[in-house]
Amino acid sequence: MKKNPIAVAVVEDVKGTRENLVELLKRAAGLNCAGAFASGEAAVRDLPTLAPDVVLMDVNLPGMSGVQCTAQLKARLPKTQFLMLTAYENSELIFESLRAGASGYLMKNTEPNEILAAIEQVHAGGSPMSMQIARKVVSHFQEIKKPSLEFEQLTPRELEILSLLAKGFLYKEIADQLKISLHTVRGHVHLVYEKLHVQSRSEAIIKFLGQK
Amino acid sequence: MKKNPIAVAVVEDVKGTRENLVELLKRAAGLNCAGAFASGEAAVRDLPTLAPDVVLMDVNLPGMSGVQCTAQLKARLPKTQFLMLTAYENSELIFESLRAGASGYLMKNTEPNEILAAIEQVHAGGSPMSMQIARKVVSHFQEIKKPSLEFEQLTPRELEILSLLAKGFLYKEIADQLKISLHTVRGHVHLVYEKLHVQSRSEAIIKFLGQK
DNA sequence: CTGGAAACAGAACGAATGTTCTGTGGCGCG
DNA sequence: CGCGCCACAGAACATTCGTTCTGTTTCCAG
Repeated sequence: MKKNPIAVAVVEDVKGTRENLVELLKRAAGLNCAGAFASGEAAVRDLPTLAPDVVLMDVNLPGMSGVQCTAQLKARLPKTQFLMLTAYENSELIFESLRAGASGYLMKNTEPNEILAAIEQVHAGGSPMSMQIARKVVSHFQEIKKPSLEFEQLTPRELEILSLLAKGFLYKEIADQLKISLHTVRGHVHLVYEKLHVQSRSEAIIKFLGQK
Repeated sequence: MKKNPIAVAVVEDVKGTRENLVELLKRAAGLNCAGAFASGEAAVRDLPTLAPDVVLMDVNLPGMSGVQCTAQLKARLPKTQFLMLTAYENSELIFESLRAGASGYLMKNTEPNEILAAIEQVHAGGSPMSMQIARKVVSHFQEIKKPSLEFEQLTPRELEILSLLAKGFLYKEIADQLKISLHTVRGHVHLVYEKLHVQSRSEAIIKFLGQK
């Protein structure tokens, strides 16, 4: 695929694990171990000069977390791909890592061969994830809408007004746009509040934006 | 892995493609082709009685789209896993499919072997995705925060108050929680509005929730 | 045709919000 | 030290919201 070997760096605090990874990288064809770091702080300081193609980053580092470390490094090395390694499948950490700029996420019990395959994949523009991780990521999209029961109670007009509220318009502006009176807007809004079981515009907007 | 064969159904309008898939399933060990449908309408009508373990669903169906079809079927068959197949990598369709309840997403040019592997994986609780698809899904998390420039202007206290506003609290409630006076809350909120360039609580909440 | 839902409208009132002032005290920095 | 930033506080005032009433009209289903 790639004529030049892929330069890979490792950030992992546990000595044994780190050395195993380095060994794995050295043995592999097409890869080149550019460096290894025992802490996020050390990586932030010295990794940028290496400018590796791929970084294997432990999520749970003492001191600066792997997530913070990734965020800082990604800002300076936008072309470098970050592949997170973790022992636990904590959803929050997964999403924070991805937000921080990681492109892949593997469990630490992944087979060595698969780790190598994942490095190639992430370098080729993919996003390798362990099975459980991928499912969590995908599920994130589905969770976004369960209690739409309350919204189904709303009439089309009420929904229309709610969506205008959720764009930040004042009652007066809504009345003008829909060519109805301020009183009518108030009436609709009041019914919306009842149906959504809220008692302020803020809560209604939050509910509306949350499930949509 | 699995003693019972995995029951798989296919929804695909193009005859040739559909027959190829069925052939592939029939040849495979550990799988069982439960049925094939040429349209979303037919699948919605007759697929539930089969209650397959996995459904291969074409995204681009004429008439009822694969996304709509998935949404309806998933509601009735929550334990069935849906694996989308598509010729094009359209981001919107990917996200809509996942929201509709799909658990995997493959390009149609995927190798037959990999399609079989994906079926097993989705049945085992994973979320197989083609490389390009996975990257799009992951990128979705990163796009969510660009214009946080305005938020960086906020002091910690202002951010704290904004986040309480975004939970729907009244000024009075915020004042009580933070043990400060109503006047102070007003003061902070006013500064927040200036820094975010908004002039109402609604707009501030919308901005805050939008980029976060 | 009778009843109910939905959209519309007006009034009146208190509560919450947004604006514009002024002023205090603490804290870091040149 | 003086300056600016932050957090805090009070006051006065206009605006916007939210609630509770009472109505009209239309349209649809029983």
